[in-house]
Amino acid sequence: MNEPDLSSRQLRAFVALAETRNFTRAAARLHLSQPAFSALIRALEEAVGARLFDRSTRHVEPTVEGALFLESAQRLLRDLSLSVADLGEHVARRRGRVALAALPALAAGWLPPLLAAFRARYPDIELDVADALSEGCVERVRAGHADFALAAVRASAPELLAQPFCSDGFHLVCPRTHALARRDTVRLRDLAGEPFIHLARTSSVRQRVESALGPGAPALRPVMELEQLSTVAGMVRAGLGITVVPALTLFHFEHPDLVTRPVDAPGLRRQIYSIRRRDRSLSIAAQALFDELLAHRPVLRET
Amino acid sequence: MNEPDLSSRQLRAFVALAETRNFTRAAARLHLSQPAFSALIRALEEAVGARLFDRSTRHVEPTVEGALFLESAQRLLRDLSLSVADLGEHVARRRGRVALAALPALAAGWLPPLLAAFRARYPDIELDVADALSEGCVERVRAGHADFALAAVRASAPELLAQPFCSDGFHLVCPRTHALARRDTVRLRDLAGEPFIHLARTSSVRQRVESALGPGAPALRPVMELEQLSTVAGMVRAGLGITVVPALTLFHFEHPDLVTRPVDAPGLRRQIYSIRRRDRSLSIAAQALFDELLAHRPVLRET
DNA sequence: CGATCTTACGGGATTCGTAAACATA
DNA sequence: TATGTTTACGAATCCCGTAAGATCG
Repeated sequence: MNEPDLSSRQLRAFVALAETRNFTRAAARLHLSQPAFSALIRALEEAVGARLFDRSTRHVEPTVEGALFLESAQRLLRDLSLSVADLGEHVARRRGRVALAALPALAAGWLPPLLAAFRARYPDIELDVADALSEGCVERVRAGHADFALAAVRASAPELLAQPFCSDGFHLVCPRTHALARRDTVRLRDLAGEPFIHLARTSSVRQRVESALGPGAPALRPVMELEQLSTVAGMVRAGLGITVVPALTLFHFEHPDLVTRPVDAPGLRRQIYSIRRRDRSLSIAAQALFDELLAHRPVLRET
Repeated sequence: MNEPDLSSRQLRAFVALAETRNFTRAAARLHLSQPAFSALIRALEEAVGARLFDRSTRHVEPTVEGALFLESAQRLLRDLSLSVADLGEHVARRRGRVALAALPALAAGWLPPLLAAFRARYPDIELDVADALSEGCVERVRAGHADFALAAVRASAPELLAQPFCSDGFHLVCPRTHALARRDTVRLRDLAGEPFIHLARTSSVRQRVESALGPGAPALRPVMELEQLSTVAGMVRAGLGITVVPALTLFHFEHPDLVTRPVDAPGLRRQIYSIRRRDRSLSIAAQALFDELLAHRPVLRET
């Protein structure tokens, strides 16, 4: 079929005329002069190829075909209005969805109050948080399952864009009774020879620690490799060794028997990136959350 | 809510861009230069208040909100297309409905073949025929139950418009053996003293006959008053009397024992009118049938 | 004759296409 | 560098409002 060009204004004019049965009043409703309104109706009739009104100078009323089209026009306008309003709801952040992937270190301590505040402010935005290790976070973004991620790897695919988000320094964790517990800060070389509890090799923390302890650095004395930080805490409390972890994970070690001390080692910082698809903007809801998180990102003192 | 002005062209442009993900090709699809097309998209984004596309010089794709709106836009365009197409069906007389009221005299003999032809030509136009006496016909039009009527009264309400449709002369009906059967035409005065079979007083035929036989006209000799013309035919065949009826009803009297002869009486004609609402045009379907009936209206010789 | 729709027309805004500038892979 | 989008700009078009004309009750 042919596809005439209609504007919503024409439909509104048509409905107004059908309802008022009076050009002058209908024109006023549209804030138009009456001749301009008349032209609008004429153009509509030409576009659809049918007379829609019987008009004399005294009487205006829809033809049979006009009455038929009136229902269509009203429905079309209502649907249009709903569609635009729905879009507006998203723009106004009253509807939408954000899928976020974050490192467990962030997801456990720093994130929850921010999410709670976000939810209070935008109660109808659906939230989907995944806590995963860095690789998993990145993969979720790449696959489109997450809008953005906060993870500790710079990138892993060309279509992704990583931007520095925050960085945190590393801290020694040792029993309160340990000799190092008396110092305010410790240096890497202070750790030489101490029994050291490592995280698994897949962990980004472990990798960062090992790369900082490059050749020439004091050798650690590994005594075990664990997966979970809470296990590490238990081991340290039991006096089986010490460890070094990023500041963001220190909440695992809040215990009377344990102390934490910043490690004074320039370059030993873990960088956390925000990761998103390069050529796809964040949805309005996702952008809102991202802005919020960025505004409240962890402030961690330099070394 | 506010109600932005959108045109179907904008929606089509939007859909084309979402589908092709390429301004140049989408512009070509709309037969527009690419900058003009670009402006169309920009205007749409401003109208709905949301960015709908992420575009770089190398990549164009809908934003999350654009993808959301795409479904709306496609549905809106489809609905619009259906509505306009439906209206077009009526204009093309492939759909519609006609309600017609006609005198039994017309409905029985003259109308059926015309309706059959109309139905063959426009098989999907719904037909609704009512046969009624003139008053009933007019009332149906007045109440909106019929689009137009063919009846023998001029008008009965100010909102109705009656236009001459056709007129038919009156004919004597008598047995073949009757003395008057030998004449080619008869005059009113020839009927004087003959036993005369009247129709009921409510019939327009009876009224017309009586008004023609005004004061000074030869007195008839009424022998009965019947409702149905077929009964009249039987009575005349049985030799109980003669009668005078309009030409259009002569099919009731086609019988070997009967003859019909024109009554040569100036002014003794029954006028039949088309009757419709004054300030409401006929629907396209009704107008089509009306035109057809008018083109084939009964041609009845002048007296 | 008064109310109301249509036509006529001049001015202003919109929209178009060409050409140049700009951006990205 | 090549492809593709945006910006710039002059010209054609469209649309609006005022005023005059036409028509019906």
